[in-house]
Amino acid sequence: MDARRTTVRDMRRANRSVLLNRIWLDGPLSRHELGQTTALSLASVSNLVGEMIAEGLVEEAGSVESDGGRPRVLLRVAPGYGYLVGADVGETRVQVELFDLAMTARAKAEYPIAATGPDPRDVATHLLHGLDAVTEQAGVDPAAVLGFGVAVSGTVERTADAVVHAQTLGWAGVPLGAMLRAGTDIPVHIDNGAKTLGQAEMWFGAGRGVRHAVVALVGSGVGACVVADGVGYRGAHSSAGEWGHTTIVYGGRRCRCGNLGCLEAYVGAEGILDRFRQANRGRPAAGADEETAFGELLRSTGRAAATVLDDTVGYLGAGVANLVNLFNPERVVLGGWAGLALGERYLPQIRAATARHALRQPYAQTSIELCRLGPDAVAMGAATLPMARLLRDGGVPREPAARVVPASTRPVQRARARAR
Amino acid sequence: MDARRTTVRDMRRANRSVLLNRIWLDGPLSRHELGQTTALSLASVSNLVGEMIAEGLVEEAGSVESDGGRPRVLLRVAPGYGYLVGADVGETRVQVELFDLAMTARAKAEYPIAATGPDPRDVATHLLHGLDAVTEQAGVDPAAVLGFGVAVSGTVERTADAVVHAQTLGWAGVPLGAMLRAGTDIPVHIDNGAKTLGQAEMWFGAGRGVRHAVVALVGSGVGACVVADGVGYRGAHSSAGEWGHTTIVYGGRRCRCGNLGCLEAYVGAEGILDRFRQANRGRPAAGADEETAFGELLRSTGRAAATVLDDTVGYLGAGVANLVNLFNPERVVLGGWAGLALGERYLPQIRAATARHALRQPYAQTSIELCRLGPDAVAMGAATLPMARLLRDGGVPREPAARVVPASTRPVQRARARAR
DNA sequence: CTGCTTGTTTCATGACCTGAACGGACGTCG
DNA sequence: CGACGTCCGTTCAGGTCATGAAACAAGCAG
Repeated sequence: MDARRTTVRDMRRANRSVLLNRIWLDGPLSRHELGQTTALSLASVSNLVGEMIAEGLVEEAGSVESDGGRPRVLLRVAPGYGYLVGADVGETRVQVELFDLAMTARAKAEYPIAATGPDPRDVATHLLHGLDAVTEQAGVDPAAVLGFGVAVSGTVERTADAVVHAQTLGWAGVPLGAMLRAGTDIPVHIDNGAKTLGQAEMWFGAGRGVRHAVVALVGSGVGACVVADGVGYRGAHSSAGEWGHTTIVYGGRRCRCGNLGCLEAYVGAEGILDRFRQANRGRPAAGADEETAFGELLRSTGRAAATVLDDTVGYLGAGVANLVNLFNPERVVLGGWAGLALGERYLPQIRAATARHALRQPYAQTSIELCRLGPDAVAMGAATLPMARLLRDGGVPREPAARVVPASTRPVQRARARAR
Repeated sequence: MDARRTTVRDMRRANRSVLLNRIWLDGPLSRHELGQTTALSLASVSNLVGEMIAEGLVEEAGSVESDGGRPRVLLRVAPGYGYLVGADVGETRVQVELFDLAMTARAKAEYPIAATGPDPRDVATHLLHGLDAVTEQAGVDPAAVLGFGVAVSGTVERTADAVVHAQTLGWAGVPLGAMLRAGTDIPVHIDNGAKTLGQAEMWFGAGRGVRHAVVALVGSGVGACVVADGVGYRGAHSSAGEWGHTTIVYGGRRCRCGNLGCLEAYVGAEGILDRFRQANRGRPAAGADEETAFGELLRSTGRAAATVLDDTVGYLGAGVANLVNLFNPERVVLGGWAGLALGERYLPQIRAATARHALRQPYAQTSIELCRLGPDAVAMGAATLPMARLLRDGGVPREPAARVVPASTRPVQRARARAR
């Protein structure tokens, strides 16, 4: 229970949020429809929408004729009201991307980083530089950037400093949030890359319209992003969803985390290739590019390859079934480069393997799909972080100093919008 | 995003809820303290508390002298304002219990039921009869019973009919909610027994003060109750937490659910005894009372028993580790009759086994404890269901009708959009 | 131009929280 | 023993907000 009072201002914020959400999600809508679907009175809709139009957050977008009456005016979120920047700190590069409020990409920048243990300060510099670069490239006023979302492949503490622990980057306790905030006034949001990719799939990809889902990511590593009732499940310290290191073969193969029988040791790309090498007289030799070797395995027609892939599908099905049993999602979205490659060829078999291992009822209530967005969606997912905040707060005016709108400017603005 | 408006009434309800929660959870408090911890103005505290006192929901409970000033009057929830009835539909009996608002048990009733596939109508009759019986036994006006919480060992759909699927009872699609509501006007709440027991542990047992926890229950069956941010995690169709049938030994022992390698086949009481029989030349013979046989195993000094128990601790640790990795809880509470029996003797070993299988970071952020309430707490947990509703609504009846038009049923736009 | 239908805005009203002033209870000190 | 200070609780004027009803606006058909 949130032991927090509610004031009359919270009420207004909440109602603005409800309206803004509907307008943003369900495309252009008239005030009438807004009133019906939110149960707000038309008077309030008009009042709140008028305020948001005056602020430039919402705009009128043409009109639709109704049966003989006054045409309804459609409303949409003004794409140019503000901009969102998302960044993906990957293992080999930092990618920064700028979006408008319609989530259209407007500028992009990329910086290579050291493959092993990049210095956090260098990464922060790249991120801040990228933020400036995309802003300039898109010709956007930096003051119009509503937020900067950053995705990293590790766990992120939900504290003010946003301390990052990332094994793959060799980071332990890097206060990335504090470092970035020292270099920009734009609000910074940091989260795990799997979670932002999952969020992107939920909003724009295979998870659209679903409230409970698990996005299962299989690449070199194996992870999951759990979405419960529309919001990412984090757990006590934001490290929930460590699917890859759940035990699936008690006492089985050794995983790179040191334990025995982790799922990742069986369905992670490295684990699959290892098993293939064992069954295929050591070929392909270790050390080659993992994605190339994995493609080779998929194209291979040998018996060893078939066996390894069959086994993989079985293990993966059991792993997905564990997610289905524990989380009871409406949908499982399979992604990650290896997961997609497997899924494109073996999705029916993966479904069947899941059905074998899951309880009937939860399995019947779920559907298993493939990710629809590419791996670049990590940055877009990061950009959804400030967007989510905007929607949650109902787009509260950026300057807390009350900027009074003269009553005379409102009708003028409306008239201009219509004249377009 | 809850696409729901907020009205002035919601605000008042929310503020009453905040106050009521604090008064109920943190014992007697003065108005002053309430104002400070909730950030509500003293004026509002006074106003809202006055209303609740007038309704009889809150009462003054003595006073405490302050340093030379007017003594502060303490407030508490009036225990006799209303009563809560909780019921547990077990495999052999229906137990019904009545509590006052201080959660003191005031009356109890129990009815044996058929061990195999009891008729739902009989169970409903017992439940309704028990409701009357405890009400009369405690000398309570039936109108003062705020709600009737019922726990069943199966999944419960969150619909108006509260359809129950319970394999152990042989129930498939029993609309228990509708059946009970036909026999009483008291608001009925139905939920899974593991979840109500977990809720009881969270409020009054080993989970006090924790917001993220997993209550792991090991008996004949194996299940878990996940609590995320203070509320039970349900998933899309309320069957989340099916921990017992997650695969932990791929291709391992056959489980009674039909799959291979489920956790329940290794750490459920039946699975443990089966493994013991295999290692101990068939003794104790199958068919005896499970709890007796299990106690025998625990007391046994033979080598076979030691091995089986050692193995069990390992499997259990791996299973708990999976929960820790996936849910990242602050605490894992181990319960169930077999889980408690194991835990009382092997808790350090179980902790060690969990540490071996879990990732370091999530493991370091969690603590593993034993349940502190007996198995009878299932009924008490069921009684927390109406209590939770009372606290959430601040003791105000919910607004009845919502004139919301679901987006899907909206009339199709006949008019064409006109470019302007 | 007049009626008709439909969409949007205005207005008076009532519910609510808040800060500030007011009143009440208790101990202490002259 | 009474005045005073301190701390607690209540009352009141003021401001914010959503709402239903009524008014206003914009198109169409006679």
